[in-house]
Amino acid sequence: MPRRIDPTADRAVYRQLADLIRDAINTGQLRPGELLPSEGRLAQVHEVGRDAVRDALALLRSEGQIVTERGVGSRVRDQTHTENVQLQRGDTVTTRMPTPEERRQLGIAEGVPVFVVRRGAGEMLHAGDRTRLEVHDQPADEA
Amino acid sequence: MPRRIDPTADRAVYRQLADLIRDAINTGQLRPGELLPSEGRLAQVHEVGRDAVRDALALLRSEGQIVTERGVGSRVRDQTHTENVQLQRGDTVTTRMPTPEERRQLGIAEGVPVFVVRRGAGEMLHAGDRTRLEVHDQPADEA
DNA sequence: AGAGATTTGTCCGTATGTATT
DNA sequence: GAATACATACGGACAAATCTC
Repeated sequence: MPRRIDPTADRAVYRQLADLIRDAINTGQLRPGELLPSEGRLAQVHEVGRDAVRDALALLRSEGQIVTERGVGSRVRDQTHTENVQLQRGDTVTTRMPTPEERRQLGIAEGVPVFVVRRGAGEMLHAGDRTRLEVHDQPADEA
Repeated sequence: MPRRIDPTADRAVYRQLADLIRDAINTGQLRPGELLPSEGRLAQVHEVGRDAVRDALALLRSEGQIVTERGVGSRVRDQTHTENVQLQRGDTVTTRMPTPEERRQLGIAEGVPVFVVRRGAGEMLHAGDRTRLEVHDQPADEA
């Protein structure tokens, strides 16, 4: 129902649409796992072309907000961190987008970055959507 | 001349094309800073449609592999980390894709994840493409 | 299993705008 | 200004994957 897209605005239509959907996700109107309206439906409802819809969904996918399956549709991605990894002194950490191969191995969706933790000569990869890194706390101090 | 794209394959054409280009980047056939062939050229060479090319480039962009400039073309992105950030005991770190707003504030390209470093009640955002987190090596010393 | 509906993937044509060369 | 190249946006058509009955 939200008729808030302005084709004459500076901001691209597909970005406006992505904003709408992103907001709907962040405000809980769209819940994790929930199926979005189909591309055709979104185009109708918002009165935009299918290109704009597809570009908007691609953007949200790249942000890790949704996952898309052919023949099915796009779902809101569940972003809950479950795994804690302890960092040690001397560890260095970088982050980047994984290769498709790494995505497959880690079992993560598109739009999800990875942690690269280097410890000595070794290197460990962690899925960014379910990992929280923690710097080891001293035995006696605040939690 | 790489005629390796199979329209009848399970894998989507634009993903196959993205694979080809990604491999070319990773094997050094395409070097950082180097300009890719134009979209039209890629479509001709690989005998695929405009949509497939644009979708492939969008995917690579979302992976941080390339950057695209309007009126110019797409270049292989140089991924060198320049800034070091020291982590302290008790810090927790997550990573995710930034919102468009955060991207703007940090001045980073699409396809670049961010670090979220939580220290106490505060929260700091760091651009993932130029930041390396380090766990301080000193036994007893902090700010 | 088989048919049909739904949804995304891909092709194409066309058009306008913006930025670079 | 002209040529080139990407960005955005509309439209139609069919293929391929999935789901439902």
